[in-house]
Amino acid sequence: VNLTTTSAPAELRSDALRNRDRVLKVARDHLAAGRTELPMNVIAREAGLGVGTVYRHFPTRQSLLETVAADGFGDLVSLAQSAAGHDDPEKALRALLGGTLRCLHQKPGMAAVLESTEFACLETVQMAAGLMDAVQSVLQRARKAGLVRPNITTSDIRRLVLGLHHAQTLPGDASRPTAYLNVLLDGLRRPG
Amino acid sequence: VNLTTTSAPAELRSDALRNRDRVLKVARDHLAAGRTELPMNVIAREAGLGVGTVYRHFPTRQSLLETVAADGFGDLVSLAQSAAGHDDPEKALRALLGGTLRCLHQKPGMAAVLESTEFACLETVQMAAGLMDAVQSVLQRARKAGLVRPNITTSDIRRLVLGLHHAQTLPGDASRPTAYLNVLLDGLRRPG
DNA sequence: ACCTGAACACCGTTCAAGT
DNA sequence: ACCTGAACACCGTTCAAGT
Repeated sequence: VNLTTTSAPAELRSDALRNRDRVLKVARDHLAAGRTELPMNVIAREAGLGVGTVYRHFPTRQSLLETVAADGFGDLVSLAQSAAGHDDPEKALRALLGGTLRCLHQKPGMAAVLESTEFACLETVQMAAGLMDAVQSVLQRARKAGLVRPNITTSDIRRLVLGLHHAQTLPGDASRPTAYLNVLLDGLRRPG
Repeated sequence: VNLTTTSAPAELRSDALRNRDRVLKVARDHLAAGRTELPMNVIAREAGLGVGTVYRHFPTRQSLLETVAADGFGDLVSLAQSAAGHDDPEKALRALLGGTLRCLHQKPGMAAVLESTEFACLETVQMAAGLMDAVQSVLQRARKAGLVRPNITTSDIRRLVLGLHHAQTLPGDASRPTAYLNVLLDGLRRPG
């Protein structure tokens, strides 16, 4: 597995940098509009570039996605780490899960990154590791405080959060934004 | 909105019926293998037919999907209705949610149908209505029994089940199949 | 070093021509 | 009535030719 970088290489020619930025802007606009497919041909056209240029900067659609999502992903990691710093395990858990759900809701494309089985960029790998560490830390304290049944793993937390985000995303009459968070928090608690 | 039918028209010529069955078999194989895209061209090729033949029988990929899923959807509705017949509201709720999750897990394609905003076939519309009626009935009794917080609607139940199915589908070390069902059941319960 | 865009593969969808 | 497959549009991806 050959990893790319989300930040622009320093030695980039000025025109290359400009083109790279154009691609990123178009891609960001797509995601902001809810179109998460990021079609390389279309993006090239809208950016006024040849397709090859897009592929030169982003060998993979996944690498483009991760690069666009990098900022938001960084925010998410910070959020998780600050949640892990809370004294109260319950506040920590609520901050972590609620913050993550809010973050996924606000930035389309983040969920797609978190659902990936393989990452294209080194920074994404590192951020994912940082995120999982924070989750692990919050989870362990929450378990000891009886806030989470013992059989729930870090991997379960990841899947459950993504699943509930999926649920929130489905069409239907919108309920309060915290409704599903509360379902999750109470559902994780050990029965009895 | 022009609706099709999931069952084969009675006046079908024998060769047409045979072709229709071939298409359905290939499509079923695709779904069973987890490929839910159902590419019309590929299906035609694998069925040994011209593409036009596939389109003649199934004007839309959605109509093909719904036709293939029809049997499983029927089973799901029966399951939901029998759950609605339980005396114990708790058993009813558990049977409904657990059964649905198991059903979605066993038959790939069902989730795609349930997530659709628009249906292509009349039978699907009817079955979806039947399903939602059963859910409504189970939900109302569960609410009265204090098993479900009052602000959770039928539409929420649909989204939550689909969300948890999505969670179960994500890769990762598999936990017990009932783990997420228990999270959901306890999460729905009113706090306190 | 970087950009362009033609080229090829593949899938979606339609429709004129066949039986 | 039904089937076929060529035809066209569109997106993915590569690469020879340019600057």
